Amino acid sequence: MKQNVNKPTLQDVARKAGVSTATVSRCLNFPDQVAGRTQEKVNNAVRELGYSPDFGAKAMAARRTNTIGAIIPTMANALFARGLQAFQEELQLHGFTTLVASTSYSSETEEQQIRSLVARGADGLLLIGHERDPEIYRFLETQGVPVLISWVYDTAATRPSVGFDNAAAMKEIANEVISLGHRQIALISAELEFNDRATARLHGIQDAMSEAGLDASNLQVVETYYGIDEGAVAFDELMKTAKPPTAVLCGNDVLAVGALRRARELDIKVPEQVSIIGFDDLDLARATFPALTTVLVPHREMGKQAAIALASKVKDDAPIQSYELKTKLVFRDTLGPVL
Amino acid sequence: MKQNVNKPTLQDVARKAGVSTATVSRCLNFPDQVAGRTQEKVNNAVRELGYSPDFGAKAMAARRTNTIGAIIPTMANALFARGLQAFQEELQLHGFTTLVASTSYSSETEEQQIRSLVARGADGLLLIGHERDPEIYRFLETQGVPVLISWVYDTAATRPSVGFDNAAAMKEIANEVISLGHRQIALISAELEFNDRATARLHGIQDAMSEAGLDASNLQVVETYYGIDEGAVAFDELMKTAKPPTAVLCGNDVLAVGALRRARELDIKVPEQVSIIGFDDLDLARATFPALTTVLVPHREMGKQAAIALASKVKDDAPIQSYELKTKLVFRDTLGPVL
DNA sequence: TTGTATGCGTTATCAA
DNA sequence: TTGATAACGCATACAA
Repeated sequence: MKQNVNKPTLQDVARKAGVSTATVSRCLNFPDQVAGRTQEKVNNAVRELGYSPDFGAKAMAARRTNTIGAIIPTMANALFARGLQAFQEELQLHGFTTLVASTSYSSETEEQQIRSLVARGADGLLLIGHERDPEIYRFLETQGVPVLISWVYDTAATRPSVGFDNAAAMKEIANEVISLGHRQIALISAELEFNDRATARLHGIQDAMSEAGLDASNLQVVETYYGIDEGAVAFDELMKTAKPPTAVLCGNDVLAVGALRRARELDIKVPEQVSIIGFDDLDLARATFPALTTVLVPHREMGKQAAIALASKVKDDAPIQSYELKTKLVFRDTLGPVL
Repeated sequence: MKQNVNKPTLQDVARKAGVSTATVSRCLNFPDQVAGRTQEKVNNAVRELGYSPDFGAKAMAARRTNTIGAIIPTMANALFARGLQAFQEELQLHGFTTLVASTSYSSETEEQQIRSLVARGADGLLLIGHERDPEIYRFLETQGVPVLISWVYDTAATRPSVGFDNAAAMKEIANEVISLGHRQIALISAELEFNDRATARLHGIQDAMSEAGLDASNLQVVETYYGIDEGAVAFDELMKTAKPPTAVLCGNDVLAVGALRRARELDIKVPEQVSIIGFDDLDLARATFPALTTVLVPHREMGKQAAIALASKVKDDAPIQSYELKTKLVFRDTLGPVL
C-alpha cells in the first residue's frame, strides 16, 4: 500500500500558523490558555489544512483514550442493540466514545475482541455475562482495564455487574405456565456453553418444575443459534417428538417469533394447542399475531446504568456498584391454559 | 483518573527475555526471522507479563492500521446489520478489522463519526448513500482516506459505489401495485433529507405513477423514523385522511410490520381492504401474518462485494469498481387487487 | 540472527 | 502567553 497523500500534522499546522506545536496543541485542547489572535491563526490553519489529530499519537502522549469498549454476542438482531444504544448515549454524555465489537457467540472471538479493544486503548470494557476463561480476567487485570459485566445480576458472582436475575425471571414465567396446567414443557434456548444467561434461564425453569413436583423428563430442551428461522426449525423438531410440549418457552423473542411462524405454517393454534412464550419484550413481540407473551427486560435502563457505573469507575476510580434491574411478565396472547 | 497498573511494554518483554526490543518486535510480527530458542524466550516473557502491543504506538510506527471503518445510520434494527455482518466477515478474511459507528440518521453525527474514525487511523471507510456535505468529501481527500459508498448504485454519481438502484427497485413494485388497480397510494418513508436512498425510492413511485397517468395528488407521503411503532403511527395517520390509500408502500420492512400491526388493531383486512408492501426482505417479513410482500435486497452479497472492493483499494491501491446488485420482488400475502 | 538508533504525532513540563 | 524539548511504545533501516 502507498499512502500518496500525507495527512497534515501538528507540525504542519504550527508552521502554517507561524507558532509552535505546543501552542497549537494547547489551542486545540485548552483554548482559554491561548491569546485570541493566536487562536484565530491556528484555527484558520487547521481549517485550511483539514487537520485532524492522530488518535494513536494522542493516546500515546496523553496516556488515555476516553474510549470504552463494549463486546456483545451479536449485532444481528435487536437483542443487544437496544441496551447498547442507551449505553452509548449515556457514555457520550460523560465524554466517552464507545467502541463496539461482536463475537458471534464464540468465546474465542470474544477473547480476540477483548485483546483488540484493550490494544486500542479502551479505558474500560463492558462484557456480557460472567462466564469466560479465567485467563482473560487475569489479562484484563494485568492491563489495568476495569470491566463491567452486564445482562446478568448474580449475587454469587465475585465481579460487579449491572443486570437482572435470569434464573428468577424465567422461573417466574415458568410458574405461570405450570399454574395454567402445562406439564409437557419445552425450552428453545441459545447454546448453553459459555452462556450463563441461557444456563440460568434453563435453571429457572427446572426450579419451577421441580417445586411443582414435575419430573425433569417433562422438559425438553433444544439448543440453537439465535434467529427467526432457527426458532422455526426448533419448534418443528419439538412437535415431532413422541410427547410434544403444550408450552414452548423461548430464550428470546426472536426465537419465539420463529416458533410462532412455524406453528401457523403447521396449522397449530396458538395458544389453544400450544402456548409460546418469548423473552426480552422487543418491539417484535407486539408485531406478531397473536402478540407474544414475554418477559420484559429493561434494556435501555440497563445500558444506562452500566454506562454510569463504568464511567465513574474510569474517571474517578470509584468502585463499581452492582445494580439489579427487575424484569416483568408481559401477558399478551400466546399463553393460555391447557385445554 | 489514575492508571495504577502499568501495562507491560515491548521494553519490559525485551528485558525479561534478555533480548532487544527489535528482536521482540520481529518475533511478534515476523517469527520466521527469529531463531527458535529466541522465540521461546520471547513468547514466554510475553505470556508471563500479559503483554499486548499498544495499537496507537503500532499504528504510528507502522503508518497503517489494517482497520476499515463503517458508518451506518443505525444499529437498532436488522436493516444494516445483515449487510454489515457480511462486510465484516469478508474484511476479516483480508486481514482487516472493522470499526463500526452509527449516526442515528443525523448528518452532524455522521460527520463526527467520520472524523473520529479517520483520527483512529481507518485505512478506508464505508459510507451509506452519496448525499452529504461536500466539505466532508474534501476532508477525506486531504486525509487520503479512500471511501466506498454502499446501499445505492447510481450511474449518475461521481463516486464509486456498491449497491442497488433504489429508484428502479421501488418503481418495479409500484408498477405491480398500480397494475392491480390501486389508485390511492401512500408511502411511509424515512426522512428524506440527506437520505438519497429514501428520496430515490420516492422518485421510483412517482415515476411509476406518472407513467401510468396517475396524478401526483394520488400519492400521500408520511416521513418518519424507522421503527415498528413509527410505522404503526404513520399507518394510523394515513387511514384518517379524507382519501385513505388502498396500498401502502413502506420504505422498509420494519415500518411495514408496524403498519401491518396497526391494520390488525384497526380491524382493517390486509390485503382485502389495504395492501401493505415492505422493502428489504428481512427475516421479519416472513414472520408476520399475513407474510409481507416486499423487495428483496441482497444485503449479504452487497456487504461482501463492498468489502472486496474496499480491501483491494486499500491494499493495492486498485481503483474501486462500482458494482450493481439486483433486487427482486417477493410476493407473499399482503398485496392484493383493489376490490 | 540480533542489536542500535531513529522517527512516527502528540502531550506536558519547564523556561522564557 | 508562548516555545523548546522530552517522553510515549513501537517498527524498521542499518550495522554488527
